[in-house]
Amino acid sequence: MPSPTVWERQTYWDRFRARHHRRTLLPRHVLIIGTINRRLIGQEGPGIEMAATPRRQPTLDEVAERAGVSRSAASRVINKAPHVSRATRDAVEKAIKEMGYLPNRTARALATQQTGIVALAVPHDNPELFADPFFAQVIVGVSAALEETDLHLLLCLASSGRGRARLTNLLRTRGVDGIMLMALHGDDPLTDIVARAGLPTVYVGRPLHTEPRWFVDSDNLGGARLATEHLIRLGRTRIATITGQLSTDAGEARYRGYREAMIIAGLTPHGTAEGDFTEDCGAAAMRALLDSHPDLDAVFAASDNLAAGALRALAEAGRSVPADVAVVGFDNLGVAERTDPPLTTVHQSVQDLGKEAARMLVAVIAGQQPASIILPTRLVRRGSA
Amino acid sequence: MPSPTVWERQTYWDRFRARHHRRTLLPRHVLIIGTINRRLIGQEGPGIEMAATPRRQPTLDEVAERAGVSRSAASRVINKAPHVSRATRDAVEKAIKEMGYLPNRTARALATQQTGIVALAVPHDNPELFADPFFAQVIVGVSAALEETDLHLLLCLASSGRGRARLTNLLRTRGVDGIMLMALHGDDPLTDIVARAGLPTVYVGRPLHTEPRWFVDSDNLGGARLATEHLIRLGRTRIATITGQLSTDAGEARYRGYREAMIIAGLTPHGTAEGDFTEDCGAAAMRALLDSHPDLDAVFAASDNLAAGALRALAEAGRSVPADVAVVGFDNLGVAERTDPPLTTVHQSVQDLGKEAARMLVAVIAGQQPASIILPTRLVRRGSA
DNA sequence: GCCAAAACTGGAAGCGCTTCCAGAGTTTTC
DNA sequence: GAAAACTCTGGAAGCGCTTCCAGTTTTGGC
Repeated sequence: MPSPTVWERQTYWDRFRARHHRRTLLPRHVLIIGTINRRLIGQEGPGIEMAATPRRQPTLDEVAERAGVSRSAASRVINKAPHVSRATRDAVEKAIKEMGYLPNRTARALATQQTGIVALAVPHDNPELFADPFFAQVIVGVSAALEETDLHLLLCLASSGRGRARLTNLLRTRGVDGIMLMALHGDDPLTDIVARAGLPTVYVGRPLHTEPRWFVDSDNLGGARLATEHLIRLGRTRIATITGQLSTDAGEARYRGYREAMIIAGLTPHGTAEGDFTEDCGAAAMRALLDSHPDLDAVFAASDNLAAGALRALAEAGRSVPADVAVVGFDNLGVAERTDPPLTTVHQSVQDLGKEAARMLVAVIAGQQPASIILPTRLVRRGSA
Repeated sequence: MPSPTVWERQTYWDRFRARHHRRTLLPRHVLIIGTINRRLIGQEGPGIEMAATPRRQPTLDEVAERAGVSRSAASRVINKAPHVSRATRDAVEKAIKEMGYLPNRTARALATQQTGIVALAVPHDNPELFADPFFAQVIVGVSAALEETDLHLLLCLASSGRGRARLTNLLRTRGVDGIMLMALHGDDPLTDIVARAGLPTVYVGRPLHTEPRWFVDSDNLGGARLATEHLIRLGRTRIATITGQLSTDAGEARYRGYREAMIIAGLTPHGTAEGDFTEDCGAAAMRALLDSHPDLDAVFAASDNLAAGALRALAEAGRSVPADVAVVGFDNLGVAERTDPPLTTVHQSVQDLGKEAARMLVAVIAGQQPASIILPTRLVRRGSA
């Protein structure tokens, strides 16, 4: 604590401050002494290790002073603006190097109205769901794309009401320059929240029944057709499907793709069970299908997880794959290689999904009008069909 | 575009600006007209859809004016500072509600020197690695803990030199209030970078050979002993181990735990192979072990992935599990349930790891001196041992 | 009803940066 | 050789908020 003498001049305020101090947003290790120097560093008592050493970064003013130019001139050098003489530039650059100057992000953000941060919002209702490698791959893609810019990535798991409130707040307080939204269920309130914020927004996967101005998506419908046509080409005719949640666009599109392929081939859907993209659910759905359509000879599952569950159920039921029943999945995110037999599946490039979304967002933020993107899918043949 | 009349007064500057405009950091949809009102909203030409509708958020000044009080009074109300009369508070709160005011995050950050953002840095060398559910679980835990504060989470995949440079820059420009660092290899340059930044830092898992001031870790050593002791209790004596990378603390500690358990039981290690926590590597290691120690009757693998690979190799070699060879893994992150047979393994609570790390960081930022934490592990018995 | 103490208030000074613009100097143009 | 065009420069005005503090009003004790 500062010595009493520093304080004795003041009375009421100090007492108030002493009480109030903890609750204010003052930076750590900051004590107030008079008005001149508000920051007092290294005032730790003996034995207390410091949380950090906030050796103050030099400011632009200090750089300018050292270089013997005005602050504006220094700023111009840093921002590579024109109208800077060689001499000025050199002097400033020298000062910058010597002082190890780096512009303060926050101050710049305030002046430019750009935070340099974009958000990726994931509506995860339950933690398990976020563990899906799908999210990880999107994040990897997004990061890769952002690495080429000077934007940083803020991750929002907006599930609960609390999480959504935080997100709303983040957007409305202009905490980010733009936002990427992961695939949503039909009536997710996030859509509204984000639209209301009026910030550049890119969707990763489309929400159900609305086409956002900007989105990146996989060709779910085409992929599902690919898968179904493959089964048809194999000579299967009694083809069932296990869908994902039909309240998501991906689930719905994949179901539609299956139906279209069947209709075009002159076949009729032979059993449909709705799942939720999880393995257990796939197994349950498969058992239900075997019950209702014991003669089925093929299954298109709307995800690899579902397909893995289906394989399990088929094995339990004593059906051999692919001899008795051919199975095709969707996603190709690692699981497919590890099933027995390995899964024939539709590949979607999730990293690219993230990468393109990030690039698109950057473009939108820059005021451009990029086109939305639908990424192609392709069939990967393995043992199950 | 603004009508020519607006511009004709100006000559040189306008032309320069017209050329330079794109390169500046000006907010989108902002045109400069005179000095009075810099923001001109909704000036889009016909047919051009707006990227966003930046209907300007009200400022504190406007709220204060509407409430008929000074800006400081309004600020005090917002920050729930004392010394605000009932009347003032009511007036300000009314104005806030009516105008839908929310304080600008950036401005507040500049004034308080606190960004309200913490970073989670993941040194992922390769994308596949980040797909490990471990990371997802940590993130879920961290998010859960942060949800109770008003901090947001910035995710940094700092792999390449570029990524590291970005991280360095983020820290040195005071872009975040603190940072969580995921487990590192022995000599990761990130350790240094972060230390140099002098920001509150919490490690998730310890780096090799140094104990950071603040960390959260699982009891890797204890868990490995648990696993090995279990095998010993089963009557196995020729127990081999497949380690993780010994250049990580987790890998090393689990290996040490195995050795200690063996020594205490008066047994000698019966074959050691170093892996890298991946399944393929586990299979390769198992094959090598079978080669060098054909008579082994148990294996402790330092991760479930390694164990899964080992199971595969054992099956290929015609050894039955657990009859011929008992296997125990480590992690219990989903894989363990899906192997054949299901894996007996050591459970670590990765979500809690993240949760505690976030809580600890919050405490450190608040200037407290929390104690580091080592979370307990426990054995989960399934079919493989 | 008086006086000290407490509560309250608004003006002003920051936080660290970008950008405007007038003025000074330099080059080009005819 | 004067006018026109350009290049540089630094002072000043922001960006939107928090916090200090001097001054004013209210409270409470006697």
